[in-house]
Amino acid sequence: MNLTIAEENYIKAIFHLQQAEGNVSTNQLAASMHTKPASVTDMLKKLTNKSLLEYEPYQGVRLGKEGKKQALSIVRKHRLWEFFLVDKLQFGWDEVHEVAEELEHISSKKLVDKLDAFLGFPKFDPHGDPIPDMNGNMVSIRQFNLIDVKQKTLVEVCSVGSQSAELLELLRHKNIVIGTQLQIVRKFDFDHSVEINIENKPTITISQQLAQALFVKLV
Amino acid sequence: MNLTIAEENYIKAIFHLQQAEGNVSTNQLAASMHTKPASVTDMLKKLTNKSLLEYEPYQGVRLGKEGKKQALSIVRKHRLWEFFLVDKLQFGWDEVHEVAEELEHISSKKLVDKLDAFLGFPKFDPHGDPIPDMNGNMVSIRQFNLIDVKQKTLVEVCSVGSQSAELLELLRHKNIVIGTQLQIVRKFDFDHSVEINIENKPTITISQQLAQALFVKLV
DNA sequence: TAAATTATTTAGATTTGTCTAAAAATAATT
DNA sequence: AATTATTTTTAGACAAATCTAAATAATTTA
Repeated sequence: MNLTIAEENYIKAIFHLQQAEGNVSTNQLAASMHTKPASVTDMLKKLTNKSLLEYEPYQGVRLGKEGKKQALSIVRKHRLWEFFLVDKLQFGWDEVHEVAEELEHISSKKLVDKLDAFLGFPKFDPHGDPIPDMNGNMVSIRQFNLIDVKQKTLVEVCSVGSQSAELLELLRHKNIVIGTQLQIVRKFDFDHSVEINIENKPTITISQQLAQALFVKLV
Repeated sequence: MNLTIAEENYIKAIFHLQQAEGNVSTNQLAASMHTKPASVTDMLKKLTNKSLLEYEPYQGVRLGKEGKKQALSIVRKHRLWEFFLVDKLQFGWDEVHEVAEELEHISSKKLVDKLDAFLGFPKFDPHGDPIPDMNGNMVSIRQFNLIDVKQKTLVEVCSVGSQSAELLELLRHKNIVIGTQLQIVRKFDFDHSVEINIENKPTITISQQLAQALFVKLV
């Protein structure tokens, strides 16, 4: 099933809107794509013919099985590239979205899977959204980058950004494991480093890079 | 100047055909793009209006100043991505072209320059073609990967694939510098390792990866 | 429930990049 | 130089993705 870039963008938009609500309306979709409802209707017909969607005129639309598969593949690519940009090319996590919007349309599956391996099979992108694996499976709960958590909030480490040896070495040294509970003591604007307090241990400081690699949930 | 993917592909094709001959003919271009002469004429008019080309009907075409700049930017992206695929993602050098054809159209300049730095500012792609730098400058002579040289040929090392610390360390250990002359003694099919003979020193073996990082010219 | 409002679809036009078929310009050949 | 062959351009058509304006369906409200 080969999709054009426009088709992929529709599939992706439907996927995201569907998370929040059930069926997705023509107007919602038009707003989210910055296009007109009439254009949406045309495209919905086209994608329905390709059996990617379940669509009844006037009743909104939802992804079919094949559509869901395609959507997960696009989301996987988007989030893996975002991870690459932040982790390897030193982009800020807030400046990667646009570039990833382009990269997500590169078609080679071999490329994506090799990129995944190169990055250490990360489970979350730099915004804390889960990355689908090769089979489209991903964690469903929303987690947060430690760097985004407010002062004093008590959180628990759920997972780490990647499995790279360098990261694991640093975590061992700081005594941080999955399940560790900690509180943000203070955040420094200059280098975005963060002071944290782990259970009954002395306060320590961790760098921006490390804080971005830690995914936590509220306790 | 924002170009569509189709426009970029024409600019790139003209650039490559221009290297071999002077003015590029409509038919040549049609053949190289797997399209029809009529389509080429249409596009040439369009690109001429954007002042990328110098084009007289029936007289063939050549790139103008702005066209050349665009072409170098595309070639730079293509070759940097090829280098990335081979050096970081472990693709074979013979399977990267198609993927790079897609990646070369990603527009972010920041991405390209950061990728360049991440790769160690490589001067040649995995096929031995020179990579233009940020300003469009590149070596003009065609060099060869050592791995492609026939047995017994005497060659001289012109440059190395990248400036990574790991590569430089290995080169120091093997006593290979720019200007070193050597002969291929033997090539092994199993792991594509190569036995080489440097001037009056004992024969040594180098790995496929190292041989691919060495660019040489005939002596 | 009938009218008014909102949402959605249809109809017809536009742009981009392509095509085929025919005309025009250039080049080659006798 | 005149004819033939080749190359290139023009003219008109088509598919994809979009648009505007008008028509129709669904929903809300009085």
